Amino acid sequence: MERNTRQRSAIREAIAQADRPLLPQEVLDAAQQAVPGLGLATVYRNLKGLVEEGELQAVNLPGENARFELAGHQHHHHFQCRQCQRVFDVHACPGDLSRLAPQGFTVEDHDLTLYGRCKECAPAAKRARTASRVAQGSASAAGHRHRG
Amino acid sequence: MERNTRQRSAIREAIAQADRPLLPQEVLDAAQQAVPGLGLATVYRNLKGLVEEGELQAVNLPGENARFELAGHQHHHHFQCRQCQRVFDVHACPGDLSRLAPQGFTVEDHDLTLYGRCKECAPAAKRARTASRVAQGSASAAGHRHRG
DNA sequence: TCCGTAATGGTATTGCATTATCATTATGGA
DNA sequence: TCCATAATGATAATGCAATACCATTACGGA
Repeated sequence: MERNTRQRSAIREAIAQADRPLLPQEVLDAAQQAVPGLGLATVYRNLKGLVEEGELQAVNLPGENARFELAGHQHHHHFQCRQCQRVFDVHACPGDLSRLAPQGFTVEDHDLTLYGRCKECAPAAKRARTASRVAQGSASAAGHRHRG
Repeated sequence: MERNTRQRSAIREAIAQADRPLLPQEVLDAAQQAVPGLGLATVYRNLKGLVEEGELQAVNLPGENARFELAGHQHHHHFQCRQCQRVFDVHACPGDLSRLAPQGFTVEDHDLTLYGRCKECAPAAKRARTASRVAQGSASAAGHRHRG
């Protein structure tokens, strides 16, 4: 990857604009607004390249396919809405959790995922317009995933 | 699933004996000690059935295929060793984390995964015998996974 | 012990995310 | 503006976890 193509820019821009990690398909959908003919292969190709260059980073959540967000963020976590399946960044962190590990184990890092309802899908007496949101994402249960 | 077969018992026993969540392949390896001819299809079949019956529960970690452990455990978390890839239970919990979510978000639950070295793979001046441990598990990076 | 049928084992198949292929297009330095 | 070639787009191919199939085996009630 050495040339600045419209596609590459649209992909990078789509992720930069999003305020949350996006699935490859979501990146495609968003970037196609700027480049109608954009193909999925190009999205994967660029996501891979941008990650290798350190511009993007993959976000893996339990039972989910990788999503992508801008790299360089501080240590942070994620929130997944159980209704719309979208993932959001959580900039807070509970802090050092090494005390939770069993005796003799060395903790180097941790991943935290919060589950619930996002602002738009919030429960209870909310205005009905949020009900129209279309569920997206790729939920998977005892799933498999990985590779190709 | 209504009959108590040797295979089914061996599978259940393998998981009960393990002190950590096992991958289907690990369950196969362990249960074959008791039932040499055991096949992978039977493992998947029984894991699925036992989960539906509520005897087992699937454990999903970021970028990993589902592992299985006995159900009924209290709310708990997991630790994955970065050397041997094995996953262990962490019975402690940081507690209520709803305060970490963005304004307007409702937190219902959370998943926490600690990463580091397990007791056997612990770093530094450890006896060399631990070095002989064979890495296992199915690491996957920007992986995909899920269903079939 | 007999026997109907659930369960097994081997293997082919499915589903799917990701990648390779290749003809065509278009970036960007000369 | 020209052109070598990186990048794209469509689609076929991969890799792989999980399932479907189906002939054969073996629970477990009669």
